[in-house]
Amino acid sequence: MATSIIKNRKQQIHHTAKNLFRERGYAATSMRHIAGELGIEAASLYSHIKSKEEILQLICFELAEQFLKSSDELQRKKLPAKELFRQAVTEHISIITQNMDSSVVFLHEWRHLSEPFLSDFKLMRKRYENFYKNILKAGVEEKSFQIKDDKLTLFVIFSAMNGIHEWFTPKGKLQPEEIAEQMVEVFLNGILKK
Amino acid sequence: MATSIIKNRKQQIHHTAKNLFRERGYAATSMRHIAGELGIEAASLYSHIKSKEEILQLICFELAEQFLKSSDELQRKKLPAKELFRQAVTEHISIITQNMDSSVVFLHEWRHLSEPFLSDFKLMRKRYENFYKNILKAGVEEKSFQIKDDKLTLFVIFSAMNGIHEWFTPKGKLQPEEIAEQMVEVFLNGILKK
DNA sequence: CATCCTAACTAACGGTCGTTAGGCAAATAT
DNA sequence: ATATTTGCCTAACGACCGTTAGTTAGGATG
Repeated sequence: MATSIIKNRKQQIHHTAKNLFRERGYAATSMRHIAGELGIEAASLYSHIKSKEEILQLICFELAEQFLKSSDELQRKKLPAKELFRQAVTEHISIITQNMDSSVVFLHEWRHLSEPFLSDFKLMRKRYENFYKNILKAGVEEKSFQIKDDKLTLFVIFSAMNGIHEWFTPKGKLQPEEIAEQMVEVFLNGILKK
Repeated sequence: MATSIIKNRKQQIHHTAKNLFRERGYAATSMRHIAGELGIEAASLYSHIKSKEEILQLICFELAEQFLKSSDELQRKKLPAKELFRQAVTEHISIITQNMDSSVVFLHEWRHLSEPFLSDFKLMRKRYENFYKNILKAGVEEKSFQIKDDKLTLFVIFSAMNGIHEWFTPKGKLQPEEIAEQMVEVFLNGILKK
């Protein structure tokens, strides 16, 4: 039998919170909201979790660790820049599309973290950004890439990948691998007919 | 004398609200916050504005109208797709960089609008998206562009343009025109060395 | 001088927030 | 059979929310 779909209460709470945080934002989601979705009282949530922010922390750091883990693994492969880039984009998009709710929260709600979590989070994000920055730099050094401004190019790529939640639905005709493939194509070759 | 920098209270309130809504989000910004920044009591705000949401409405629709106005003007120029695309991106980025606070609120906080404003807003956004969609379609028909998936390409472009607030600072070395120029270059030709 | 207007104030409204304390019934462990 | 743990409940805490009412000081207008 595959891993059971029935989750324990703690997992249910996290699942519901992810969904509500995504839909209404962290600040606009109350504990009574989350509880209501599960058919219990707000106070009952505290039998399973420590605080509202703890849920946010879990979401943010769980995903941050996934991104960093995947980047560490890719780095160890010692691939040429172009191929590393292709695989990195594919991995990133895979993580996002497999965690649609979490990733929206991860991308937009992290600022509600309190210290020291906020600083830790920013550091992890910086590390991940550097992974991509180094891919671009390596590509330029290998003379595979032609890039005018690192920072601009980096954020064009990140923004495009991280905007997926604005339009992607798992039921649509485009599947994650194809999205990655086509995005890589746009990033590498643009949309101009040659 | 240039237009005075001193604003009346209503303008001051809007200015402060834009800034706080951007920094902390709409839901996490209280009227007492806004008032505090201006050195007055929360209740005093209501001598100048109708409600908290009215401020949000003003921000969202002001910017939506700017985007639509610019797209209408460009459409009337009857340019070839590639040139229209270049100018459209430049205009979009110009509006965003000239309204950094507003545009972040416009992009991320519109969901807190109540009906019927929410539906109106979504419609305006759809209209603007269609403007871009038609540029891409025209480009393909003129055989200037080569595009696998309209929707994906459209949102890659939008996400990249709308992610500018994540990294852009007016004091940085990259100015809006250069950003537009380089983004267009990436969109059209990609980053691969030919 | 008398009147009106403006922009602020204080006080308070009903409501919601995250969270804690304490209790109780059912499930589990001994 | 008894003891313990679990998972919920109700009640409530103090804080803060957006907003309204009523007032007041000061400046502009007649």
